[in-house]
Amino acid sequence: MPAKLSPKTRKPPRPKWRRRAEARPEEILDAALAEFTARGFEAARMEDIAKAAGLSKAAVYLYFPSKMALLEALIQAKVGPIAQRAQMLAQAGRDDPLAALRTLALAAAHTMADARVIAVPRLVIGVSGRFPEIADYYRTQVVEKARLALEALIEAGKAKGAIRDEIDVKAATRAFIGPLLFEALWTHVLRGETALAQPQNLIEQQFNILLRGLERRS
Amino acid sequence: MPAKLSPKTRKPPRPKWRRRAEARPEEILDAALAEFTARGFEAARMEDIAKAAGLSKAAVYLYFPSKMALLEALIQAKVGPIAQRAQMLAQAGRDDPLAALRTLALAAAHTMADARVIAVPRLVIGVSGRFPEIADYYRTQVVEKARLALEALIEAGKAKGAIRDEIDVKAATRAFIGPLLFEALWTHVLRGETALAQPQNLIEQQFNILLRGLERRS
Amino acid sequence: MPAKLSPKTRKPPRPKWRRRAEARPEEILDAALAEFTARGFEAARMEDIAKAAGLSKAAVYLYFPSKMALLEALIQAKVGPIAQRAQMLAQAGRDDPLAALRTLALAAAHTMADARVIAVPRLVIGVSGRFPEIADYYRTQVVEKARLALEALIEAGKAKGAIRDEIDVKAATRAFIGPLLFEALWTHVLRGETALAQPQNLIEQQFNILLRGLERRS
Amino acid sequence: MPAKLSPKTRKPPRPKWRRRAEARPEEILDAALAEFTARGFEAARMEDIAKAAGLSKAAVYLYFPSKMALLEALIQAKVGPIAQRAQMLAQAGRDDPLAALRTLALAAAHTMADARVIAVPRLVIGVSGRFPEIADYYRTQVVEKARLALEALIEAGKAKGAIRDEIDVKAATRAFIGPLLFEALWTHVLRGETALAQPQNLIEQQFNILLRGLERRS
DNA sequence: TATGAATGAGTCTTCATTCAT
DNA sequence: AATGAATGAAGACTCATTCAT
Repeated sequence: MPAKLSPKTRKPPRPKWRRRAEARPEEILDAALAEFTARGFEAARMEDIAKAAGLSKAAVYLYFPSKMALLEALIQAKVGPIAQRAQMLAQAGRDDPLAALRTLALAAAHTMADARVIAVPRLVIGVSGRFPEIADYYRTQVVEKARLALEALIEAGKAKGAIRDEIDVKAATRAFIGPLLFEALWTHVLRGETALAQPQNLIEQQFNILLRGLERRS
Repeated sequence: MPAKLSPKTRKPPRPKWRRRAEARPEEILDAALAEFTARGFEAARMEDIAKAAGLSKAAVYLYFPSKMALLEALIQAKVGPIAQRAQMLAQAGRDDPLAALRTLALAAAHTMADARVIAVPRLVIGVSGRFPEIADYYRTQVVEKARLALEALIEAGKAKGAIRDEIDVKAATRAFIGPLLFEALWTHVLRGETALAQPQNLIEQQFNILLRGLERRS
Repeated sequence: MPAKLSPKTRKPPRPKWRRRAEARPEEILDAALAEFTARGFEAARMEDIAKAAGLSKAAVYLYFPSKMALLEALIQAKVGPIAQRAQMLAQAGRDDPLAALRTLALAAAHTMADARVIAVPRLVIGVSGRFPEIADYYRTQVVEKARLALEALIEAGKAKGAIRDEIDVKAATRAFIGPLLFEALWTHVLRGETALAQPQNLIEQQFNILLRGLERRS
Repeated sequence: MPAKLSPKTRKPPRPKWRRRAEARPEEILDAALAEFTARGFEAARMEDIAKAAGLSKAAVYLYFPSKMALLEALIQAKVGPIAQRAQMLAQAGRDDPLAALRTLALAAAHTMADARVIAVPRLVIGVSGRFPEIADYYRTQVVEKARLALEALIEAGKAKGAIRDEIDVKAATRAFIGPLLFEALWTHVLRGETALAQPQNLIEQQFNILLRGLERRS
């Protein structure tokens, strides 16, 4: 499933032997994400990542053959869950699409209150100039999938008559994603006063406006 | 005025020596932006920047004392114009705020078709982990200002009765900015199929939805 | 007996545990020779040697305490046989020394067609700068012995009247060894077109010239 | 002329400017040869080479892009002179080929008394396993050329009637080179008692034997 | 005996920055 | 104002060697 990027190196064999060798890749990826986020991919030092994972520099190379591989594995590891969640949520709400959209938006806003959620996207934005394949990978594996799930939901809304016929589905999708993205960047990257913490307020208002723009005048 | 960041070194004094020495800082900043965008701040090499600006590595240091200073100067240089334009546009449309919003959105979409426009924001996102002051600076000097201009416009719309009273101004502003941001990142960073080139289509639909959500039912 | 070099560690004691544990040191030395030859002593990796010997890296250390010890053991192991063979051949031909010299040369040429035969000398040449003791060891244990055997043979030839009296024995010996050495390096190191494969031709001619230079004018 | 290996990096421009930048490549190559010879290519440290050349580690990289490039440049630099000298000597003696051969041999023996002369061949032998192209390069550019020059000389001897007709030229050539090679390795690599210092003795005897094997019985 | 896991000590290479001219 | 030359400091990656099992 993880399409393009180089495959993980983790070896599958004996899961019981020494210390907690099995947990290592996970720990390393966590440490790497933290360092990459804090300093950027280039400025992050393998030694710091290793230390944060409780290992020596050289040991990291037992699990990942290079810094770049670490980046790739990192993104891959975070990709699956996100895309899946988006799809599940979208499908869950085919009965009342408008309500589902609001629920989805609020859930997303809530999720995004955790800085780690945008760590990966932020990282992708940071390295996109140097490693366009990573941008492509992230677009196709994550954003595109989330977008399609959303589109399906809006399409369902149109079929049900809850959303006006002349609404362009793509446009609506982007209008939906955009504010969430802005809020996340505003909060975690630009360190502006967050509205994510009280989704009942700002975010909800935002989506009310949007939904009102979508819905059929009854 | 430029809040925290280091001062602009010095204007290279008398231009008596060689050709357009006066233009040098400009050229260097352009080259730096290009390199920073293409490779990221850390990975960009001073030598490449110098070469792109038609100078020797050492000569760059006659104008900017360090790589960091280059980054700061870069951001500062791009800050003024953007904020100003936003303010002008906002004020220009106090008569028919709704129309002004649509015009503004389309103009912004058009502008953003040029990749260089998001070069700086992308850069800011990339270095925000390492240099939070830069994120703060950009937020306060650019985004905040644009946001306030927009808020003023929407406030005006409410005052004129074009926008419904119960609309939360902050929420509306974010709903306005978000889709533009998404579109820019989607196009230039994630290299998705752009909608920016034909603003009459997708972007316009997007804002139609938003504006319909804002406007008072006639 | 093996002069300076470190002692042979220890014979791996009782072979009761696994299969042909007794053969292990042999296998390891073979693998080591192959790797050392292919990459040079410094560039050869213990891991590759271990893999080639069918063991884990750590297991190699059960038999040899260090990479250097491997090198020493390697050279020692190959030394005995070669010196012995030279001596035997030399003694075998005391009756007709000239014929014996030709036979010896052809046999040597034939032997040297196998690249492994010069693997050790080549290795010695490669490390001689770094480990002069190894060069000394090889000189005294191998080359010197072979040289003395040859000298004895030529001396015998003089005594029998087959070789002219005024011939300098040392000079003749070197004239004998040199071409073989050249041919081996030319073939296996410099990868030139070999003459070793058809010893009836080039090599034989070579020794004909030499022997004609040695023999008493009848 | 330097056929295959990557081209030198030395820049040709202004030969007077700063310190003695122009002499640098030469100095570095000398230092590199010394280190490579003393420790072998792999074990030699760039830092030591730099220090020996009176530079910082990084400065070496201004002249040669990598350690490997240093090795290549080194071999190339030493190749031309050697091949040329061989050719000149050979051509100089077409009148009395037998005398020329003896002169050549003694000159070669004399030259080889300097350890630096076999430094490069020894290095080539050392790295030939890892970098076969280098072995090939050295074979074609140096050994082959020297060999051909010698063959021409012997051919001339046959034409003049000084050397017997049935002598195989290739065989004679190798018989000629071999002892020199042995003597050089014996002396400088194996550190045996040298005969090179008193060429009037051993070496001369060696060649007397050889020449007597070559010459026509008068 | 055998090994997967781990690491300390190194080495090449890069690069922002300085200096002499 | 401008640059070729030079370097100190750093970082990715490697590998012989050790250890716990």
